[in-house]
Amino acid sequence: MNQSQFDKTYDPHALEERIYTAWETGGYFAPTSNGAPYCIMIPPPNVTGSLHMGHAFQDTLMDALTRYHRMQGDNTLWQAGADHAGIATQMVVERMLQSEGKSRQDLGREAFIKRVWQWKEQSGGRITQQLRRMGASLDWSRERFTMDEGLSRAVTEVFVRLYEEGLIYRGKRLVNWDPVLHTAVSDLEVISEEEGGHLWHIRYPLVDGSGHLVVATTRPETMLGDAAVAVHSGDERYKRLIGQLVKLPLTGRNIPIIADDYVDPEFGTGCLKITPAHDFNDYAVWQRHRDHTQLQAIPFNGLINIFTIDARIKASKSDDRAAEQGRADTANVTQAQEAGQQTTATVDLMPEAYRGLDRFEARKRIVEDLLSAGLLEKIEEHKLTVPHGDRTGAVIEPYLTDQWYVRVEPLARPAIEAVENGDIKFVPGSWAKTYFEWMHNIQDWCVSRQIWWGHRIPAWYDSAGKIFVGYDEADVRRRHSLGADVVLIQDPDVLDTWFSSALWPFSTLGWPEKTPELKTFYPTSVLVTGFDIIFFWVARMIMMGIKFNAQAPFREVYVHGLVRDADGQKMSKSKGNILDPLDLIDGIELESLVKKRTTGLMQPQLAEKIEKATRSQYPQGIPAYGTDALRFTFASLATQGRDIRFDTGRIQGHRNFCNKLWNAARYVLMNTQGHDCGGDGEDTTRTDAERWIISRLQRVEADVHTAIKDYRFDLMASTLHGFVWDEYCSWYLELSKVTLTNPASSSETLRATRRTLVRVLEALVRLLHPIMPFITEEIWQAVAPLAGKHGKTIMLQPYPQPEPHKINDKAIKQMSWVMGVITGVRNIRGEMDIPPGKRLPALLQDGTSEDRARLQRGRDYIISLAGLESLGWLEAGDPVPESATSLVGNMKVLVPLGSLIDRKAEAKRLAREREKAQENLERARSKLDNPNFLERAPEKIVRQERQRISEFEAAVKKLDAQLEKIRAL
RNA sequence: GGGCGAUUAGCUCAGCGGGAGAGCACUGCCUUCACACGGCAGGGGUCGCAAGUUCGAACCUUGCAUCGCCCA
Repeated sequence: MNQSQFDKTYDPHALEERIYTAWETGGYFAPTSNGAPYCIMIPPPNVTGSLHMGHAFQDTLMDALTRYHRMQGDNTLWQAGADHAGIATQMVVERMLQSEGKSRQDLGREAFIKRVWQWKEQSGGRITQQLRRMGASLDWSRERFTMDEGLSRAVTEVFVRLYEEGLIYRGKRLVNWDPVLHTAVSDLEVISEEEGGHLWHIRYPLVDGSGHLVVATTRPETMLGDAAVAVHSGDERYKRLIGQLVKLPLTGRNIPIIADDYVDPEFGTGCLKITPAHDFNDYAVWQRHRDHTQLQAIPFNGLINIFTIDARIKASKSDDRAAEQGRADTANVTQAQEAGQQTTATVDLMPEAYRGLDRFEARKRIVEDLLSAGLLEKIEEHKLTVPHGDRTGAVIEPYLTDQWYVRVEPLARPAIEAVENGDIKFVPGSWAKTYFEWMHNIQDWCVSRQIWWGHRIPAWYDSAGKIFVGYDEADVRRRHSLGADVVLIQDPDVLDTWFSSALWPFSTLGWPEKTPELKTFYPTSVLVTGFDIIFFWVARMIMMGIKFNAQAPFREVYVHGLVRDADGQKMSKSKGNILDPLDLIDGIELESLVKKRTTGLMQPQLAEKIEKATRSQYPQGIPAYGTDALRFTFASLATQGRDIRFDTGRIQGHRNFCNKLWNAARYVLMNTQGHDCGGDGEDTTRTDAERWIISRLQRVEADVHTAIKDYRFDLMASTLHGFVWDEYCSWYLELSKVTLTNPASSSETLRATRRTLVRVLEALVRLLHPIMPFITEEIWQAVAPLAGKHGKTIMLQPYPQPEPHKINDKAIKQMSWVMGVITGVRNIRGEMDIPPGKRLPALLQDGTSEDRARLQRGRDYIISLAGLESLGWLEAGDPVPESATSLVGNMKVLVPLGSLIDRKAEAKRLAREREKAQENLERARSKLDNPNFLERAPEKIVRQERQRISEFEAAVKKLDAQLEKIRAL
């Protein structure tokens, strides 16, 4: 490395990929086997997905932690891998098939799965390549995939053990049914949205002909499945009717009027139609009344499933059968189970006119028919919450099917305790409340999915429908002594993807084998995640981790916010506000960006609006900012809030910061390469400037350690940003120029200055490395040898530790005095619009002997950085020239007025200064005027206020005097 | 309806009992030998409202208002 490689402007693309390749081939990402174990599991990204801003943000934070701990000498593992994402991946492949005019059923299960694996091979590398572009120091040699053999074995093991303990069971229940995917989904995969709808008031005639009841419903089409009408037991209006029958319109079925206190008499008419097979609340009501003779008289005991798996009204017996099984592709199982199942046809209960109609079409027709029959009393506008599938967006149908459930309550108890007793700590701590809230109200987890891509449930049925669970078919036969003549058919369902994700912290380490990795790295150190998946993933990992390893899977959960756009909107394809992290790194032209945002939209009509917004927001496209600028931006945005607004202004500022650091390095190299920078133990003569910056560095180092410990990456970023820009560059580099360009500087002083330039920079890039890995590596390679450091990579260098004995308070005070004088002169210069090149005379007045000593020590710095032609003391008897003035403590800095100085402007400036001092003075005085303050406030505070008063008093006095002089001229 | 959180400079956010801060944006001067992706200087805030606790409140307590998120 030589300085010619340091161009004037930092160009990230010239070095990022080269450096990453060197790291990866160097094997630096793998744990070292030395030091305390430190381990983070990456939340496994969807194998078919691509890197979005949320990943990029989260991975930056994990990488920062990983790099920090690696540099601290820990045995550090950041576990790499991906998730098979059952439903999402299957949808992608089904769409691909669709474009070929095929369905998965056309291919058959085996061929379809083969096709998914092909797609995985082709697309799975994408996100890992993107992670590499982010600089992620994941241990790729240990990369895992949830469908790998090892992880699949862990899934089977867990399923079998939970089943044997009675913690997994199969049950017929209402589930959330996605009629597009033809699968059950868990509560968490359902998104409820408030929508405008209607409340239809329908007359249900009393069988005895004495009138009618009016029921109010938001879903009139489900009346085909009504089993009863419920009223509140205390509702005087309907009390006398309880036990009577009504004639269910359109079907001719007679159903009873029952009393149940679930009914809210205030809502609608106070009469609630009960459709137990299609509503969760109605199902609960039905359970309480199912044994009543009146309900027993109704077909299927009143539990009438009117829909096909597509949510159409049933039209045939095969619809019935598929619905009974809750799936479309179970002919074989159906065959096996038929003997034990009732085969009465629900379809016979469906009026001919509605058979085969989609649920919304059926609603329309039923409303029309009720209207023409004079049974529709009124229609009201009504707001209601409608459940949608998070993948398909389809309206979810409560649907009666057989599914597999995990009994969660026994698993939840120890998982709650682990957080209560501090085994697991949430950061920020308030998220524990969210966790408890959910865990205390937890429902059994539906883990079966009627799809093909995933871990197939290790359960087999014999021809009588009896269930056998085991590791595989052979195992099942062995365990239960089933001969070869017994026909066994495996359950066609697969497990929820989150089931395998819940095992991630130990399945990736080789569980159920007792591997050395498991012993070393479990429990892991911290889980880094967004609050949106506390329920989905975090809670389930905790439950499974404790259950199968007797210890919680991680000690801390760092919960970060979610990345949104500059206006706080969630980034989404349909909003057209998505930013691709790689586009921020590499840049993108406007036309490509527009194309990217407008192709493949679910709603193509939005394209025009999105294009317009994009063109106005990014008229020049997006410039290339580089990975380090993006990472630094993410770090600085990692506050404790929930929303992270990503504004490209921020990243631009941090690209500038990269350039600043780059140029500081350039300056340092220009002034040190080929010069004597001093080796260890050699004599050097540090000036106060060196002592000062070294002192400041110690404080910064301590602050950075604290910030990382607290997961305050924002504070870490701002501490380092401030130190680099405002102290190292703006002051120390400028101070160093004074020494380096002074012909009178001794060789010891020169050596000390060069040594400090290099060593502080070298420490700085190590401090910054966890957030800005690339630029710091490049600079370190050039600077390290000059600082007497050797190594192949900055990655494996020790992280800087503060050394408190290097803090020199005297030097800090001295330099703050020097800077005060310089700032005083600059202030005058700036306010008077005097060009920086114009040299000024300056005088100091009213100095103490300490001030005089300080001037002597700092004189060269002041003359140079304040741009002075002369600097001296104004002695007691000397005539006072007309001057602009500023104060450093009680001492005055005078810049004699020449033709340069505008008296009016100076008067204005002084008046403003005086006003500020006066305000502060009054505030401090009012405190001291209060006897209670003197009596009760701590001595230290009182002293401090007294001190401030005397300072402000002096300032006001001096400014007044100065003002008077200026005005008198 | 239940729960959680937010409200500080034009914007995005730190600060969470004792002198209102940063970045960006803005204004003026400056192409000074690391950097114009720059330098120097400057302007800008009754810290949502009200009451309380306290010698002292942006910070603690309560209420209200507005906005947001999660759950039903």
